[in-house]
Amino acid sequence: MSNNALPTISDDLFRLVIRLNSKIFKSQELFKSFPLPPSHVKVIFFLMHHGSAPISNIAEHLSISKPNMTPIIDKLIQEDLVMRCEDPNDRRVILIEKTEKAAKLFENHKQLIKQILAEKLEVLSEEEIAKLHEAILVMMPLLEKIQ
Amino acid sequence: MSNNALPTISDDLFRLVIRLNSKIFKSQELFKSFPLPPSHVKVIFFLMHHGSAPISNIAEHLSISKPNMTPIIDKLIQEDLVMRCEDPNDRRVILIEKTEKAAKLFENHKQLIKQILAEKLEVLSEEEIAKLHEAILVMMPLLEKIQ
DNA sequence: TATTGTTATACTCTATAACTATA
DNA sequence: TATAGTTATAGAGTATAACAATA
Repeated sequence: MSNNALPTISDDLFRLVIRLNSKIFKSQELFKSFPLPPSHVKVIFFLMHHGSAPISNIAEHLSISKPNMTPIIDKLIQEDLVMRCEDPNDRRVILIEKTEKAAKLFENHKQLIKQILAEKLEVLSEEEIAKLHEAILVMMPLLEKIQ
Repeated sequence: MSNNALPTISDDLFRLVIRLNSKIFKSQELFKSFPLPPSHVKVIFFLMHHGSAPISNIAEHLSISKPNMTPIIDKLIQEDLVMRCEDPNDRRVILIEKTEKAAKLFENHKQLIKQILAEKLEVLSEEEIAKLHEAILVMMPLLEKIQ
């Protein structure tokens, strides 16, 4: 499609993301509140959304080089957050699976983040909250269509 | 204020940010398209929004330890992206100032990001684009009030 | 005495190439 | 031969403590 409003909206979307990231959701802080380095958090996050997966698969999706997956997985196993499982269909493959401990850690962390968000939103009036919520609900399905 | 919709909206806001970051704005990709390591990009980004600033100030805002600022600034000077200036009021302080080259690099990169965003948005219909834009414009001033 | 920026150093995270075992 | 995962290793990024100069 051709839409002459595209430059304007992409500009506003850019500013929105910048603002969300700097004001609401400093990814630095989120990673630091986790007791694990970023790459390890990413792996758990990936497993949370994709279930068990081969190491190569995880590495590719997260842009982590394959050799670095070995020490990452080793450490996650040491922390009892992940398990190595054999793939019955291909004996070369090692499937990585999250433990219950990882699921709980992830869930706790999500709750903590949401609580922080809720606290930040408290400066808004009830009417403003309602407007914000409506805008979010409008955006969600539209973003779903992208990419 | 007390609002019983807060848990719901913080949940939706959380999901929105996750979606924006994974679908629209993979920060990994953005940093990688820059020919500099993340911490260096952050410093330039900071200077873009704050003008010149003392090293300690930059370090504190970006959660970079002070000793690491020295090699980062050294490298940025080497790339002609930044300058060390004396502070006439306090001879202990070294003010870091961006060069024109940094400003141009930053501006070019911003344009590139916006172009990528515009391309992603092309899958939406004109009506959807308008709805998305309106939602963004509603959110912006509300987010401005937060924190 | 407190603060700014630096040096020294060790630790973690990462990337590349070469290896093994399976397919 | 191609692929999955590993080992070895060098490099980049980071954090901590101790230091010199200035306030």
